[in-house]
Amino acid sequence: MSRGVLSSPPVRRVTASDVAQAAGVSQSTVSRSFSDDPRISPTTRAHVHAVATRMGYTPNALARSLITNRSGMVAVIATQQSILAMPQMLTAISQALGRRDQRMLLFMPSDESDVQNAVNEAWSFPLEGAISCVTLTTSHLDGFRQNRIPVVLYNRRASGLADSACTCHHAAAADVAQRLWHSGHRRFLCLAGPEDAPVGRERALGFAGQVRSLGGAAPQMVETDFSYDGGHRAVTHALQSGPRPDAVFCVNDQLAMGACDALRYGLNLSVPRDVSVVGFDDIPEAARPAYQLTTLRQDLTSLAQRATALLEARRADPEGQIQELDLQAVLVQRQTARF
Amino acid sequence: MSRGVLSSPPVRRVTASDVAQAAGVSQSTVSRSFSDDPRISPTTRAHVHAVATRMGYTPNALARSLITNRSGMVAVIATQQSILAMPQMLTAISQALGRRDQRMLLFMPSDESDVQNAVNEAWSFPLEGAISCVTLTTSHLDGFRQNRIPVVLYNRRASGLADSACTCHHAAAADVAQRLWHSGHRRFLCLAGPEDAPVGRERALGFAGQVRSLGGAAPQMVETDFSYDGGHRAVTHALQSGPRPDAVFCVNDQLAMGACDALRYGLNLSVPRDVSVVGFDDIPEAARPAYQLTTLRQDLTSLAQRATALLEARRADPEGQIQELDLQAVLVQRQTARF
DNA sequence: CTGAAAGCGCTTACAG
DNA sequence: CTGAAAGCGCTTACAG
Repeated sequence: MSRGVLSSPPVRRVTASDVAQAAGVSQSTVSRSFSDDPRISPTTRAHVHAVATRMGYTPNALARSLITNRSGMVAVIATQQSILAMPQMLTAISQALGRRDQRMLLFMPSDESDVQNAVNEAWSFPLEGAISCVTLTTSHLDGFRQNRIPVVLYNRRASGLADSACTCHHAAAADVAQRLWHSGHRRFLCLAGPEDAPVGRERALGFAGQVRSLGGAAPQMVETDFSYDGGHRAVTHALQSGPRPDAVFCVNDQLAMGACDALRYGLNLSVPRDVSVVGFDDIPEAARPAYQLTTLRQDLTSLAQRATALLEARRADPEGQIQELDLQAVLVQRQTARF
Repeated sequence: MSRGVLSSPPVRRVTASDVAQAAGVSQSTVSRSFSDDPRISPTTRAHVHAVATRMGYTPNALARSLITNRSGMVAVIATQQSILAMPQMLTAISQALGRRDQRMLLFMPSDESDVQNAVNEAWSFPLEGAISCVTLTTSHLDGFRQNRIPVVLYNRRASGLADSACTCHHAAAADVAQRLWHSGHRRFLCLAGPEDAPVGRERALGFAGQVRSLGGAAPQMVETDFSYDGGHRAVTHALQSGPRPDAVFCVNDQLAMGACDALRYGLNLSVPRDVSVVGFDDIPEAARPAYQLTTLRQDLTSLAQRATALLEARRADPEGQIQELDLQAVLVQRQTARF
């Protein structure tokens, strides 16, 4: 805490030139002292650092980036909804970026239709890359390419048009369908999420496809949102107006928890004796004693590490082959499904 | 989508000079066309924009910021834990920033002890401000001041050393204590959160202080984490090893939900007949049918709007009086407390 | 209405 | 080992 600075505050930030003048060296020397250039003598470096500390100087990372072309910033694009539903996504990405000394510039479109504004704004920053947790159109991807910003999709696909790291939603859901089938379930209800949500759709289609290919009757598909309440409502309505299913597959855990509560407390059924319920994601709440949800776990941390690695690789080789990484989801067997 | 650009990609980003050359105008004219300078003729502007679009040019916001001193970036500092517990905080801040055309650069220290690294990194960016959701020490605040970065604390106080927008944790908790007292509760258990978490502490102290000032026996204070499981464990242990309280005050809703489940399903007690439970925050889950939690709602959206407004005010008047804004929490009466 | 030039805060050849 | 100078991609007086 330097009284001097506090009592007579300069109007602008302290710059390398200010430090140079105060230290009696050139601005180049100040710069080199801070980039740990080995040619600067230890004495000079120490002196410069001492003066800099006294003056409260920190190099401006973005003035630096003009020349080095490394800003240390990566855009992350995720809808508000998805962040509220799965904040683990953000913490995982932040940690993965941190290991590479990168920082997250967060763009939060209100929904998938608001993505255009977000990407337009993102393009104006000198980014080292962008991680998109929302689906991008060809024109979005093209804009990133024109602006020389590598993009990787997080838990989405772009059909060969961009790098991506993605859980095998389709395969995992199909696997669950198969297991349920083999343990005797025949009447399936699927809470499919919103129609325009690609991840939920993948999961629902993987499930339904497998059931049909096993010769079963097509599952009853119900469009929902992604919330606990949505799951509660959908199950309540479906069972009041139709035959009782013996298994409910939910494209996420919130829906599944709502489904369990509706079945147990609303409809007085036993889970899993009367009805099996399976979720997707394995959010922390799924493990609570009150639910003990059987669900598919996706590894958000690995996904994040892969995504940042893909960004790095793309920077190194802008013209290289596009990579689409698959991560398997693993079935976490708890108490809500008879297998 | 321009085939030309796609097939022969330039190595670097397109710059204003590139566009100027292609459009046959000066670089100043390109710059002026993009800053909507009224002196540029509509014809020229249109031509420049057309060429720019064809080339995929977007002005570099941070090169611009070197001169304008407005980067459009605000640092947000929040621990991983707090984001997982309350992602609404982030979405609220992001929206408030968006209205002011500002973007969030997110710093996520793993815990409150890792804050120093986060602030060091933050200082190197040309920020328009910083919103801290973690407690900052005098030396952190001093660093921000030296780097000319306005800081505002979000839901924290800095005892007159920095601007802040904060829920009246102490007063709200005291108010609940008083209401519980007046409706006949006398034996209080308080789940207080971790010792080093200032917000939880404020709430716990507000509660306990009021009980004592009403002449009651000091509440039993139990240190916990902030999780559902923590609440479950703490209540189970407290009631197995001591007298039964008639009211449990929890410094957040996760704890309160854990407490409810422990009381109801673990200890076979009725909430609120045998024991009243009150939480804090009013997270979305608190309203679920399974809980119907009585709790104190803090308005994270207003808090965020106040915080960004304070930042703006501080930019306008760096030497002005420090402002500490209070936001009241309101009691949401649901089904877990007898009042 | 437009251009040439200075300058924002840095890095980095180029000289010495 | 250090400095003077050019340049990163912009904005903005200053001229015309």
